[in-house]
Amino acid sequence: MTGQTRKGRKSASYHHGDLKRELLAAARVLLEEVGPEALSLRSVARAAGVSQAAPYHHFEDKDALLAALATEGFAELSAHMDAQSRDAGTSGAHMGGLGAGYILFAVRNPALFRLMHGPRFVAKEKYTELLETAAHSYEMLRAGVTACLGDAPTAQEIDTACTAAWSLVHGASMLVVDGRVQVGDSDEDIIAFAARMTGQLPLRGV
Amino acid sequence: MTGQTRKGRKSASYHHGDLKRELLAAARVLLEEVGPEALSLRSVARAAGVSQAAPYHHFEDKDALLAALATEGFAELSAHMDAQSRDAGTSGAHMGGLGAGYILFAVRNPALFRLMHGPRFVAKEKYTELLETAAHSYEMLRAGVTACLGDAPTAQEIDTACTAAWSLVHGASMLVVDGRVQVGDSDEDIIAFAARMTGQLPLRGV
DNA sequence: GATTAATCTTGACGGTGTTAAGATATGTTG
DNA sequence: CAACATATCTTAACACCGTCAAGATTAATC
Repeated sequence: MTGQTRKGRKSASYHHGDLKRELLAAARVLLEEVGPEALSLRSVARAAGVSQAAPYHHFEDKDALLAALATEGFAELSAHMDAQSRDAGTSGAHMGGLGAGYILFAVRNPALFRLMHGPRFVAKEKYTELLETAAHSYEMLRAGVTACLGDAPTAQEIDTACTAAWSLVHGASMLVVDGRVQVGDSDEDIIAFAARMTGQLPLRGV
Repeated sequence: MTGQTRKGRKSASYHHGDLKRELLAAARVLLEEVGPEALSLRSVARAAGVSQAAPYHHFEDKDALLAALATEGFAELSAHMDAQSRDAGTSGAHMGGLGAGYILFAVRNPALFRLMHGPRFVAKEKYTELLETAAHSYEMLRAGVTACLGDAPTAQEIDTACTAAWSLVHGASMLVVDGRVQVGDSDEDIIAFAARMTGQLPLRGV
């Protein structure tokens, strides 16, 4: 009675076919259900209908699976920011949209957001793909901020403004995810909150 | 060879005398050594020279010990902010000092800072002391921001400015702790960084 | 000094990450 | 098609973890 036909299609096969993807999907769901601390590799394997040791044929260890999940997260974060900034306005007012996309992603995927910025991957050079994908998210933000700055800023001014904008948006996300700042659940509420926050920065055309 | 006289003073006694405090101290050290995820209650007990079950006579469970640690952390955070804001300047320019204290604390106690804002205690009403101590840290920041605002702000304006300031400082701390933003190790470097960040906010007299 | 309460230890339970050894399917080569 | 090599999955085991129950030892109280 354990699994029967595994995925419904085809027959119950000893080999799974696409276990790697299914493990990631199961982990993604479980992650938000039980939180990043309580997520066990064994429970992921159970959810995917395979034995406890099966994941080790697709990921080096638990951290590697979580790193893949976090990488997925950063890619989605970038996509979210992109989508929201396109919606936000045709002219140079992308900044509020970027922030809204960032915070929206965090609120909709709190456990994943935490995992992405958790202590598991700090300064571990082995997770290069993760680092690159994360860096890309930052580059998006940086481009948006630079476009919103006044004329002829120095490189240092750009740097400071970018780091501050990133800090503001990231901090706001964390505080909301931590429940330390209350915000309504609707997209509109969150977008309005993001606008209020980014509105505090000295940016042009927001 | 296991402990001999436990604390050096008095004799090797079956009863410890001040185990609760020693557990917290040992946990504090281990926390920064191995990180918040890898910290085990058993290792804390070993470091204190007692058996695995001894902590349960002083803390309900592992989370309770960590909550006590986090509470300690918030108290120190408040103290740090207070000290730095007093050093920062006699007039109304406390804001930069508050931020500097916040970030300094985070950088000097990264694992504890993470624990304090980790997912363990979100919306758990049972940790009331933690929540109150944390709230007090926020109130300090709020007072500083309110003092730095222009004349006759509405309650909403105060709220927005406070949340933004908190977000900025908190986010900057997280990004530095995560290694995503590089900053020198000296106090001066960190204080200068904090000043650059808070300088981006539309506050008076900073 | 006897009784009660507090503190600590030993030993066990189920759960976890991880590895080793063996079973089963897929792919390739004659 | 047969034989082999390889990838994938399973079972079993290891040490470690959080936690609890039962018993031993010390401190506090009457």
